[in-house]
Amino acid sequence: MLTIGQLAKHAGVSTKAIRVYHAKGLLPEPDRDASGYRRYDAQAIIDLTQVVTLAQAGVPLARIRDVLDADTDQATEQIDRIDAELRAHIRRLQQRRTRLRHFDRPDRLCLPPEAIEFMDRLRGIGLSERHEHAIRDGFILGYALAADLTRTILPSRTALLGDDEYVAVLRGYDDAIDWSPDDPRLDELADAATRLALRMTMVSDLPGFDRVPSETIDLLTGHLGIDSPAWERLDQLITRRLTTATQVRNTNTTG
Amino acid sequence: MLTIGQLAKHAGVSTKAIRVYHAKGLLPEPDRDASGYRRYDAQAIIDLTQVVTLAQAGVPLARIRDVLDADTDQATEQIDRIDAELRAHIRRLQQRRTRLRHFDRPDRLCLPPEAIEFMDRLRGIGLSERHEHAIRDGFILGYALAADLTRTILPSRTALLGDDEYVAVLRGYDDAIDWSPDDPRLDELADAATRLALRMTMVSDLPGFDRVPSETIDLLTGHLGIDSPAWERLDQLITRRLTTATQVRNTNTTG
DNA sequence: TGCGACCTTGCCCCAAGGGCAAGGTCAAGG
DNA sequence: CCTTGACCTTGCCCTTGGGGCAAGGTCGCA
Repeated sequence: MLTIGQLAKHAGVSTKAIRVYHAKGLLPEPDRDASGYRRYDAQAIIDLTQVVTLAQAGVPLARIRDVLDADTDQATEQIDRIDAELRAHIRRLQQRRTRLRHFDRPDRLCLPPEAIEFMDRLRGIGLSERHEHAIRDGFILGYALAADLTRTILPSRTALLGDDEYVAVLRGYDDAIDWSPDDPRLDELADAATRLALRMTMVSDLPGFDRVPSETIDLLTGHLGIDSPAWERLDQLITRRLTTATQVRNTNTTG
Repeated sequence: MLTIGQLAKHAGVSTKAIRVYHAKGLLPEPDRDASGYRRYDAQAIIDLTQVVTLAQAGVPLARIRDVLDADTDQATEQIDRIDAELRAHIRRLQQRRTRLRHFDRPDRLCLPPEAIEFMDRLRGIGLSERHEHAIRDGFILGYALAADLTRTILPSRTALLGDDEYVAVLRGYDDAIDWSPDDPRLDELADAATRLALRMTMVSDLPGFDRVPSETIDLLTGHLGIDSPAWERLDQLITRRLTTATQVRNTNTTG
């Protein structure tokens, strides 16, 4: 006769595991000796080995009894089901790996592949890390709040990275981060940015723009990503210029 | 400003998950409004999306802060480590599937591949299910208690399945399961089994037999696997005949 | 008689939340 | 003004498969 420790050693598991299997009804509780110790026979080794083998093969404890008690047909079916679950689990993990491999640099963290391509090209421009992160965060926000819209506009933004005027404005923003909001150079930069904006596709002209709630748009446009008074001032200046320009354009169109 | 439910919807997670991330320090607790509700801004969407993306990619919550706070080199290293863990996990699951596929029939349950081959050939002989299971259990016990010895003797046992005398004795045992222990046919069967045993390799002659503790041998030989008085009687009869035969042999050898 | 190794039960712990309870809050409609 | 339903708050218990510890009883050996 064996003690629980000896049984555990024979089956290669912990005594705790055996007690758990007793508690879950996977193994019958054996007789006790005079002092209350569990006493096992050879059959217990067989029973335990079956449970342990199935458990290590990935069968959930709650279903091991079903597998062991099943006859041939049922057993095949049970094993097939568990195998299918294992297969699905493996597929999920492999998808995780694929996604994870894109996240090996902080500047691409958590972006979909097409945005990662943009970030990789943006990197060649040599902006500050703060600025790159702010742009990355803008994409994360864009994908979270209006994925379709963001996906739609991305190709044109990517193309702009080959546009000297766009790159110059980007560099201008980079330089301006720590300027005072009263810095006179901001007007010049706002002019350049406004010229650029008028040349670019307006987000509000994109298909699907109407389907995005206005609060969502406010969230998107209200977030600069960097706490820079100069950028806030730039935002004001450009908005003012664009409003004027749009009014003029509308006047021209309707007049 | 967003409530926790709106934030959850934007990021595609449950409000509970967000609270858990707050509790684990993955996300900063936002300010509360007058009635104690959490109020979030756009930055919270970005932060949460990063956490959720990494969590869904399989990064343990406890390590997400490290990944997010890491600079380029560290991030690469962290991601590499997590990727390696995922890879190892996938390999383990694939091994499970391989083992599991062998277990699609109860008569092979929990056996190593070489024993499964034996059981498959044994099946052709057409013994009763009870008998087949007892033999399977004998192998499970053998592998649990003395794997090397069992592995060593298995090829010769497999070969015996082509031996008419061995098969006849197996069938004899199968018939005898429910006989009375006084049945006179048991003597005949014991004779046949003893002739066979003398022709077979004795387990005690195998290399490594000495290294198996005698209590383990007792466990192995003491287990018949089926509660059959006739089999117990057979065991007695054969042991008596073998003891005599061995004594005679020893006398012949030493004399 | 003592020591170390073993056994017993019971309790708390891990990840990553799910679910529910009890109570407070908000906006809309009657 | 009141109700209703949807939302928010905290707190507690549940899941899987055990690990670890505590307090106490027991075994074999010197």
